[in-house]
Amino acid sequence: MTSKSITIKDIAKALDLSYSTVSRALKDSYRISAPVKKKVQDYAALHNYRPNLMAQSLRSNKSRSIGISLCSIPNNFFAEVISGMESVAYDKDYKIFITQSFESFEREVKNIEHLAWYAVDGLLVSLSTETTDLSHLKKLHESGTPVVFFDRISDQLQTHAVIAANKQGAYDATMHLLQQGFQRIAQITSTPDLSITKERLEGYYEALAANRIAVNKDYIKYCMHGGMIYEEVEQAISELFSLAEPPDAIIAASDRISIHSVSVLNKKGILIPQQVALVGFSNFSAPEIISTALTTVKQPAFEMGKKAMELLIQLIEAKRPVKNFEKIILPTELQVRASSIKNK
Amino acid sequence: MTSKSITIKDIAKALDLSYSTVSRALKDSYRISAPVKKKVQDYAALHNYRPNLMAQSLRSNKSRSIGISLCSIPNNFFAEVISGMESVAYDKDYKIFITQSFESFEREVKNIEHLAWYAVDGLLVSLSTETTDLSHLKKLHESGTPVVFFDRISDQLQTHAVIAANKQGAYDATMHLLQQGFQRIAQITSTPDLSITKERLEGYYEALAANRIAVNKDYIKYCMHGGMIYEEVEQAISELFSLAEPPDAIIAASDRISIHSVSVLNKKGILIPQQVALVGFSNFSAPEIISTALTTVKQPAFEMGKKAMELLIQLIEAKRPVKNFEKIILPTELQVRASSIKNK
DNA sequence: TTGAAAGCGATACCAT
DNA sequence: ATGGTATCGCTTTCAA
Repeated sequence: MTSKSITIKDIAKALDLSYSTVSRALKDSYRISAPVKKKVQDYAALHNYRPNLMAQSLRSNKSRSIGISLCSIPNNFFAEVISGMESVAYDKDYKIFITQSFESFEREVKNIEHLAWYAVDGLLVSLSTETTDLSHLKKLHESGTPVVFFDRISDQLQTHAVIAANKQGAYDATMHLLQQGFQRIAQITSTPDLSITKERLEGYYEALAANRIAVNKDYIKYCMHGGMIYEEVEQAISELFSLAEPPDAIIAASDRISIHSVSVLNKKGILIPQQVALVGFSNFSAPEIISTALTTVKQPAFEMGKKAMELLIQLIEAKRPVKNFEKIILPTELQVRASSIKNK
Repeated sequence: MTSKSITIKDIAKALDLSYSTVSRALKDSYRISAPVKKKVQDYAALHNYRPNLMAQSLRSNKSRSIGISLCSIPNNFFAEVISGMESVAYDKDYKIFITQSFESFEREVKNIEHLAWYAVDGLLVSLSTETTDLSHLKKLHESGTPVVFFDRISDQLQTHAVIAANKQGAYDATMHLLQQGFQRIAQITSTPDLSITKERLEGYYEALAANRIAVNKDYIKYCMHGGMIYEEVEQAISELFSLAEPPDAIIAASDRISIHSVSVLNKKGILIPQQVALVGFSNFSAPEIISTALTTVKQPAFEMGKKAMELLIQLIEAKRPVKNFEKIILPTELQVRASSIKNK
């Protein structure tokens, strides 16, 4: 309680000015004389004046804060995304609120309601695996809160979206495996309705088609919790290997699925890449130190966070309603390591 | 703009009551008759009334928000800590603001100033490697903002602290290596002044002493950026292996140092554990899938976040000033894997 | 048990 | 160029 900060009133009293004059002087209004301005600004600086953000927000109905909804913070990919978002927010003087859905639709809805209640100026959203109904977001969006999607997006809402080149990444991964001589390529992925799932399957289909290889539906395994749970990946792999003709390569369509796949294969004693090659979409901090160094489709996570935040702030600060929305696709990078190299 | 939420005034007008009555009815005040209370609460529920948090904060000078200062979000350990904090905050209806110092003292000071400006009700702090001067925190603390330290703590501030059993963890790791028959145990750690560094060295010293082994100063390597940078770990390991008698085991005192150590050793072609055993303090999500499965001292990161948040909220909501502060020490777990098993 | 009114801090409109 | 004042939404003291 000792160093409570001073207010406009304090300054006004000290300098024998009115509140309005002080307020204007602090905002550098052209209607205030230079000497008064200087006097006020000097006094404010000297006494370390900081405008009360709550009061400003109450007045302006803006909070200079941004809500983030994603599935899980300790997921490598999302942690990096958040870091990118934080860095932009810091520079532009916005605060961020991070919420986790844990892949639960119900929790996502609650989180977004909370964020709305906090009067965030905008939302950055990556949908949960369970989400198909977007009415919780639509309501907010229609009432004027800008939303930008990242990673897991939806076209049910007309707005900006930032994603990795998922289709291209999957295409590259599949092509690479084919070129290495692998023939029976499986994909273990997340829930079917998720945008990233579709995109990553599309690239895979295209690469197969380009090589005139028919799609084998048995080789596509969905994980209903996005690979969050070890057991779902274990089951997927078990099923793959009880097929009459098991795959000779696997594409793991997310970070968690990649990690769990390596664990499961190790546990089952299935050798990588001798018995099955593996390529993972992953932002694992050190894929090269995995038992068999993991070939990855690296996503520009930090960049994605930055870009999404920049677009959102642009929307928030736009003078006139934005009508043309962009879908930014950031390039992925195929990093080839031992896990996908065919042994002679 | 369509669905702007209703205010107390709206309710008052609709029900022909005064603002104060509505306010009290909503707070379930005992001074309001049951029928009026019910009428107000029903109306509020029906129209989805949410108190304006900005107005409440302005009035009460409380924001129901908590500031977090730590070095880096995409660090496995801290990401898990944050997740634990978020889960408690969610349950208790607090918001969290996360800031990253990137191990820079200057940035930490700025972040904490920002958080103060946001009028957070309390702070959760893990110090940067560069921080030795705590006046930025002291000022806030003395002016009444509760602070709880986690992981990287300081006794320059009288308050709660939550840490892992770093000393015990290091002791266990060292003992384990000695029992395996390793004799020349090195430790690669963070900056010397950091609490975790001291604690992790202490346990190491004690285990050596218990086995009547003299400390070899050449075996202790400090990383001035906390192991954040690959090159500093590379240099530490290079120096260790240019000694006349290089170590036969290494304890890596943090997540980043562990990961980078494996990378460096792999790159140099030094076999784990044949040429050097390795134990890492790590919350790496899957230590078992590392090239040589990594023996780790696992820290209860999520628990740490939960506990720190609980203590902080307790301080914030305490009716009377708290005088007795706790230092909570959460047990670590030594998970033995191949990287520290002596080959015959 | 209920109501009137002041005030939290900043700002913008209306005066002068 | 500067001042007075109402207002944002809520809480709380004081009256009735």
